[in-house]
Amino acid sequence: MGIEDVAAAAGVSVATVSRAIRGLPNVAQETSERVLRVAKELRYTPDPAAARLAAGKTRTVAVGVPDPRAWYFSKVVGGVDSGLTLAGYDLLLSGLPDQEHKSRFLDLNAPGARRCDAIILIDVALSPEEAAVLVSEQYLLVSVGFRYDDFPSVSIDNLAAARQAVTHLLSLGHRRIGLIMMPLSGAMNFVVPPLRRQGFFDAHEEAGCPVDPDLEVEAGSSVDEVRTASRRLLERPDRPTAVFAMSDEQAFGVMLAARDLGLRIPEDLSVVGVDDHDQSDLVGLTTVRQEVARQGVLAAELLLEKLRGDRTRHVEVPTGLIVRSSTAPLA
Amino acid sequence: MGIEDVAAAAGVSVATVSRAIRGLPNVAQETSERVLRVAKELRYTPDPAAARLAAGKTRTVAVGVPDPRAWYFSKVVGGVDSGLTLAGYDLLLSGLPDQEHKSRFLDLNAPGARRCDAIILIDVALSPEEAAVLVSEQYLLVSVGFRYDDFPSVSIDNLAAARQAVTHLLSLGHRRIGLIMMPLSGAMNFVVPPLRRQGFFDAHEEAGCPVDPDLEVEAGSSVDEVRTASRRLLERPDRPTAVFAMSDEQAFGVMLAARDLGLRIPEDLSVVGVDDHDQSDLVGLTTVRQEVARQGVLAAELLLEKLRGDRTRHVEVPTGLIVRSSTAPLA
DNA sequence: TTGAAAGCGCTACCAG
DNA sequence: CTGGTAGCGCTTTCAA
Repeated sequence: MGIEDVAAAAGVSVATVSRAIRGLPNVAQETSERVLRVAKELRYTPDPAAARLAAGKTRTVAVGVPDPRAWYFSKVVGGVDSGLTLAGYDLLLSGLPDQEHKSRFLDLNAPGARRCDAIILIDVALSPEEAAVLVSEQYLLVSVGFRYDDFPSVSIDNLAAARQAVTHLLSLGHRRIGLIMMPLSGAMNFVVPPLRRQGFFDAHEEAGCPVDPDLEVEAGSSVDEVRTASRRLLERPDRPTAVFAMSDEQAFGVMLAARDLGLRIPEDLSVVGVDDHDQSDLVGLTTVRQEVARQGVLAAELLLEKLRGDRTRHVEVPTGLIVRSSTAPLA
Repeated sequence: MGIEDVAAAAGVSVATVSRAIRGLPNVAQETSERVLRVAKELRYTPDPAAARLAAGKTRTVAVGVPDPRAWYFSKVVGGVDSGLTLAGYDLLLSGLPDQEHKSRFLDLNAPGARRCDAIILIDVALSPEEAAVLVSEQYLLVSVGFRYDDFPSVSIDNLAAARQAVTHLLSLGHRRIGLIMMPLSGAMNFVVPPLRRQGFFDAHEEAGCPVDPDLEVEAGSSVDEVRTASRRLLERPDRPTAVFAMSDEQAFGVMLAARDLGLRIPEDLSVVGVDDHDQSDLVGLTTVRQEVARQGVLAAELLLEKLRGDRTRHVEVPTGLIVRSSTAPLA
């Protein structure tokens, strides 16, 4: 069941078997067919480790995400999977909940480590040093979530998306808008939240509306954390009349907090998020939609393009406001 | 940057470097420390392909799931990831939406293919032939979702879970209960749905309540499919007063359909699912809770145990009914 | 178009 | 406790 067995059975050399199996040129049509037939009969599959060692290519891509269990990441990973599988690439998944995991991931999958041919990072930012290493080694990295000039990337216009959401709130007459921010320390995704936060400020500025810094709270991505933090925000006597959350999942936490406090949505509080999560329709959440799974597919495509030698591309996926029943004019 | 460079720099043989790096015995403390220090200075990482080829072990496990984007699967995968990462195993993820993907997955990750040391299958059943091959080759497979006698498995008592949900409905006085079933053809998960369906029947029998076969509809896992199918069910003049869905995600589809038709929950329709999905609290869905991520962690543990030579274990994770506001006594 | 042979970088066995 | 060395199973020149 090694390449030699196939070679013997087909009456050719191992070199020819190797070429035939991989569909390389310089093999007579007839020879190739015979080799392939014999290989199938013998149920031969090349040993990936041996092939990798000899060829120096792994046909594997490592995908790093802050949390594989979060809605957004699982959708992107699903997209990457379908895109990569078609091309015969393996997908090595790693959750990177903190800096330690991230460092280890980068070490293990560094250019010199020869574990994979490329890396896809979803919403995880590199420090300048980390990026510099990869760039200097000509390593292939694809970024999903935000634009990375040095590498192919697929993202949305985070600034615009947030601005759109907040402008919607402002145009409904809201002037005291709460902001649910992600904590930057420890979390891997410290690029996207600040961008959306900036969009929040931009929208206020455009509307000539001052922002009250006291209306900003920080909360991790878990529903419970957001729920607790939001409750504190909404319990205040001068509570906001509307809230903008970094994601729909966070917005769900806000809705839970509102319910805890007996606040009606949208009568007492308007809420808007970003994503268009699967359950947003059911709960009536107004949001800024983005096609998430598609971004994963695109990442895989950009990667394969680059592997083929094409030049670096950046694609920006469109977003759009979807107004549902969680937002209403200020009473 | 090869093992020889480290050996030279540390003044020892490659064999010693190999042992030291892997923490094997028979290396003097002092020698080991020196080798490790040198290795770090030289930023040496063993080439995985070479190690695999030489050792015949990949330290990789292939994980197959019907759909990496579905809530349940992403949670389990997340659990597997955290369990495996700790042990230094790589996680190869594959989505298996249909039989074709599944067959290819099994081929690529078959014992003879030497791509991974083990397989974790989440809610994907093997045909007797497929299982026989793996068993005869002494291959390591861990099943998540349902019990597989030949391999370690982690699951819930699907029969009991469904019975509990439906008994809840029956005890509320409901006698016409709809059933949202998963289509078995094509879908990979054709073990769990029938078990839950059986639980549905068992509960009826226990209560001495006949089941109306017309109240069963089939729908894939996408929200839209369930929504459409449920609408047809709920539009009937003799519509059910309650519905049991295979999962919370399906239940969400039912809730959407109810809303489409102007039916109030729970006044006009009670709904119960299985999972305790992240959003079930927010939408007030009554459900049978199961700890999903933990099942992934357990799968990884069972796998590592078996790899260490322990014997096959089956763990059954407990479930529990959580009554929320989607169920009420029959009017 | 085909074949022979030299590695790829490590592990594991056997000696010492 | 340490070192020498024969592979692991393939890919890839280089010659034929």
